[in-house]
Amino acid sequence: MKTAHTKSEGSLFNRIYDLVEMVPSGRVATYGQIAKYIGGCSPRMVGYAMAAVPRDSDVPWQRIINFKGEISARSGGDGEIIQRILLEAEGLTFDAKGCIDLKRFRWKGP
DNA sequence: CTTTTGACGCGTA
DNA sequence: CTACGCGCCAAAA
Repeated sequence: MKTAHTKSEGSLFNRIYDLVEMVPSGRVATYGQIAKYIGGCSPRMVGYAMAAVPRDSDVPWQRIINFKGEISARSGGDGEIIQRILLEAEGLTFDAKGCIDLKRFRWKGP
């Protein structure tokens, strides 16, 4: 039986994705924060999960940044730029270094 | 089955 | 302010 809304659960990744989807627009969360809310997983899992986000997922991976309030550079490509643009489009502000004020934009949690 | 690789967090100097 | 190291766990080949 499948309950029509049960789309997640099964793997840690799904759990992370589900939590990330809870992040409201205009707000950002840190890897450690997500890991902490899930409880029992390390920040690396969150980063690894984000890197594995399939394109057909609704997961706003862009809202996940590191504890410095900066966008993390990932392997490969230019997505780093994309992320900044998306965040600015949501109303976030970057300083001269490209840092976000976590004091203002940090997601308070679920 | 084993091994490798990760979008990291945070204390301390 | 910068720099370094350790810890943490899972998924994929």
